Amino acid sequence: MSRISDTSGKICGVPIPPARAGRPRDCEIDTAILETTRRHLAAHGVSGLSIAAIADEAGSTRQALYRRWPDKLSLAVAAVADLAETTPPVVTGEPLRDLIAELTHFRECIVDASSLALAGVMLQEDVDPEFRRVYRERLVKPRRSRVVACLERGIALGLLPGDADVAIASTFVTGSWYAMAVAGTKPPKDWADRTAHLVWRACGGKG
Amino acid sequence: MSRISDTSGKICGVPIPPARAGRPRDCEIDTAILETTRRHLAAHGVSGLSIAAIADEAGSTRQALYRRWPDKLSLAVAAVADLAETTPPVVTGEPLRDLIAELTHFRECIVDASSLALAGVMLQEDVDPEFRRVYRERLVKPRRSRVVACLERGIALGLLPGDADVAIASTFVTGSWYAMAVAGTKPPKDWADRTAHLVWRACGGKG
DNA sequence: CCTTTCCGATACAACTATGTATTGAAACAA
DNA sequence: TTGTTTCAATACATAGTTGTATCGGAAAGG
Repeated sequence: MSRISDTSGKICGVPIPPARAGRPRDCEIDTAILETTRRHLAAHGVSGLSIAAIADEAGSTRQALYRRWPDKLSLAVAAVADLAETTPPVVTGEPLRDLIAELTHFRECIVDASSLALAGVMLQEDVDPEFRRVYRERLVKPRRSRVVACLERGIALGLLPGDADVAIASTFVTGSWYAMAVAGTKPPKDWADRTAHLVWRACGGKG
Repeated sequence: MSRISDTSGKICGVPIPPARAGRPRDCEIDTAILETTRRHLAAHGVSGLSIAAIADEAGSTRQALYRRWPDKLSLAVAAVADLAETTPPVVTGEPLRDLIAELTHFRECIVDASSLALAGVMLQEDVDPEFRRVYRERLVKPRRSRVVACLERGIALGLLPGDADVAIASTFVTGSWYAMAVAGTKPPKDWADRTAHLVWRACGGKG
């Protein structure tokens, strides 16, 4: 597979603009830089980003990087925006089972994308609002609404009482993982199952 | 009140060593620097700390700072270790009420000490292990064990079933707050009350 | 009075990061 | 072929940070 653009399909996940003259960009450089940027973000946070170190570690040069993003912030935003939302688990119609699937999915995502540390970055007070917004829009909001949907389906099916406190209970799902990470507790293997059942019961269900 | 040591009591919260010759240290400088360091930590994280900026903002100089802490890391550790654990709420013997009090206390602590951002810092992967350890030992562990104690007292009193999943449920307490912070949701005024009741019910109680 | 330590101010060398620029070669369009 | 853009490598000025050092003066103990 060529690392260079072909005339159909996409380059770097983006629709191809009308072909322009000159040597095409190597899209492997894009991905390598964005990946490295995410690693550095997770390790050192925003202020710890070093353009030079990223370009170097990505096997490229600062010039190739500056050609794509004007500054550190744009790079960070791009790195987060590029985080592909992996395909969410399918909805079976059985809310509790879906909830468990959702937590299992969350667990998988959070470990290999190092997005846990990214969440930590977002708690820093000097983080750029636009950066935070992209993160929330791309990564936090979709999952949150799926979790809420599970619980509301439970209500609709009569499995949960109508006055269940979904707004608070839904924060328990990811919150449990954050709390363990902060405390240094290693989540148990059956974390998804136990947490889902607890949340379900918190809402008044008999799981 | 003098900012200089007297011959009894404490300096800067530390027992006085056998009086040594020379001009005594100004302990207001200690507190100003530690306070400023915490603010900077919350804002920029560890890699964003600037000794010069901290000394400056604290109204002192780098020399006064270097005289006290050899490097950036020691300063950060000291700043966290200095975070006074405010007196925890009194135990009434009524577990659910105590749990609510604990959450209310947590809420108060987390807002004015900017310790929420500190939690975010701890999620960074390059954070020094000793730094993380001090944070957990000082701030995370005490609260966590108090929350667990509330729930276990509930079990002992027969208000909660003996097989309640306290280990997971206890992570919901602070986790809920973290999740809201990451999501950008402003916790409601009755957050402590609602969360405590949900956790209680998750454990099988009829709150 | 003498010694010690602290304080504020200033200075300095070493290092790192940033942003821009240039050069020669490579890859492509027209 | 010509023109355009990219790429790797290198260079450079600017700025910020770090750690150490020095200096005069202030505040204490002996």
